[in-house]
Amino acid sequence: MAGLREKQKADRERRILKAAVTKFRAEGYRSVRIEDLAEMAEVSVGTVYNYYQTKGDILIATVAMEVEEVLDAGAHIVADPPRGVDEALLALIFSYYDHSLEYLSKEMWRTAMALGIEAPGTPHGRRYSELDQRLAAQVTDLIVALQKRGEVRADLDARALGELLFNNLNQMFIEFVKDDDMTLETLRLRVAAQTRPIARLIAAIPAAGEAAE
Amino acid sequence: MAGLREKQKADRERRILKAAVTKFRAEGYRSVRIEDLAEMAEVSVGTVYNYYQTKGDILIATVAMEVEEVLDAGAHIVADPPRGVDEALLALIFSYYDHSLEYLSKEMWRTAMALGIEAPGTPHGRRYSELDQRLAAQVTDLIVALQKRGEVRADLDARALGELLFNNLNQMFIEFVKDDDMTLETLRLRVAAQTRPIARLIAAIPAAGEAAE
DNA sequence: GAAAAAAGTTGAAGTCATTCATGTTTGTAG
DNA sequence: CTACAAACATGAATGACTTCAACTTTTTTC
Repeated sequence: MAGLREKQKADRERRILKAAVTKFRAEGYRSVRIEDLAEMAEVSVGTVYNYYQTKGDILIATVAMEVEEVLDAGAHIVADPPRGVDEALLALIFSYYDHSLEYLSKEMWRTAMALGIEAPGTPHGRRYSELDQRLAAQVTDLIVALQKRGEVRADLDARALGELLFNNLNQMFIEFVKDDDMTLETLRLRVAAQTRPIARLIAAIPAAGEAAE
Repeated sequence: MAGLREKQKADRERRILKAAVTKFRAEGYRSVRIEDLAEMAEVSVGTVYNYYQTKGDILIATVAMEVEEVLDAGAHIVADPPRGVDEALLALIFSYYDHSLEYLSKEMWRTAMALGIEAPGTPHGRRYSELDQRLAAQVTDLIVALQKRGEVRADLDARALGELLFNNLNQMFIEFVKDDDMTLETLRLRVAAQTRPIARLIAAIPAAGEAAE
């Protein structure tokens, strides 16, 4: 059962993925050819296609590893969120953003997102969608945590709210990677402007002072 | 000035676009080759590339025509929105969704969206982003209209809210086109569940009855 | 341990978007 | 009307992803 074949197989997949991570980061996704990966991983071109369905699939696999790290960082914030609804939400959102460019370039994100939309059927494509769902779930978890603490109104549907806020932060991240000139700082400011009003509206104890006409 | 050359040029571009609309709708984007379009438009392959930079550019041009129609339909709703904040917002959102599959298949939407993300620099890619911004602006316009009517709290930042709601409806539309099995009805229900709570929160006169603990 | 079966690897061939050197058509000046 | 210049169309060539029929290696069977 613990055959030689299994070991070699796992070894080859690891070598291919490692080659992809290294080369994509160093040279950019587009300019790396499958042949380059095959050469570095010491396998043939055909073998690469035995492990990954398309070139994009390989990229998605590398991005997925990255998102797992982002989820880990987010879990810490959900476990013990800062005081204040807007503080807590923005802490989580900014933690996502701040990790995002650690290993991946904007070009890699663009390509991976495009592939996630265009080829949702491939195995790794499905894995990517799953990660998106887990990120959305994490936002929901944070809201639930804040409801338990009495900071967010208990009568609100945490899941619908979590999805809404995640969809917004995700779409804004797309805008960010689409524009090579946009800074992380600008992204943070814009998302804060969108998230803070909602944070105020869903807070259990509204601050006095502002009043509608 | 009103040369023969100009006329022939405009004619060729029209023929290429018409061929694209017809073939993409009938046979799917991926399976149509540039050579097929060239043949139908009675030009050479090279000529197609004199008018459009890439194959994706041609698709985006056809999608752009479609979105213009969606914007027109939306303008009518903004001009005279139904009573009630949630009614008005959902009327606009559903109008977008209901028009979306009239001429374009989910495959075409997926590809166009993917291209909008992956190649934001090309002329038609920019045009696509512009259309997105106009849709977001239309949601903002609706909120402003509701504020003028006194239905939405006047102290809220209409633009931030409009962007947030648009980003959500847009992301949900992406989910919709990613999943060939998802129906328009499911999309509507999910977006309604996300939008209604916000509609209630931003309404000028909160309904009595529900109270936080 | 040898032979047959199963699983996996290989790289050359196929496909299609894109480019570019060449040829053709249109407009203009003498 | 002729000759030149500019703009444009052409399709064979290029390059990269992807496929597949033939070949190896590993495992199982007798």
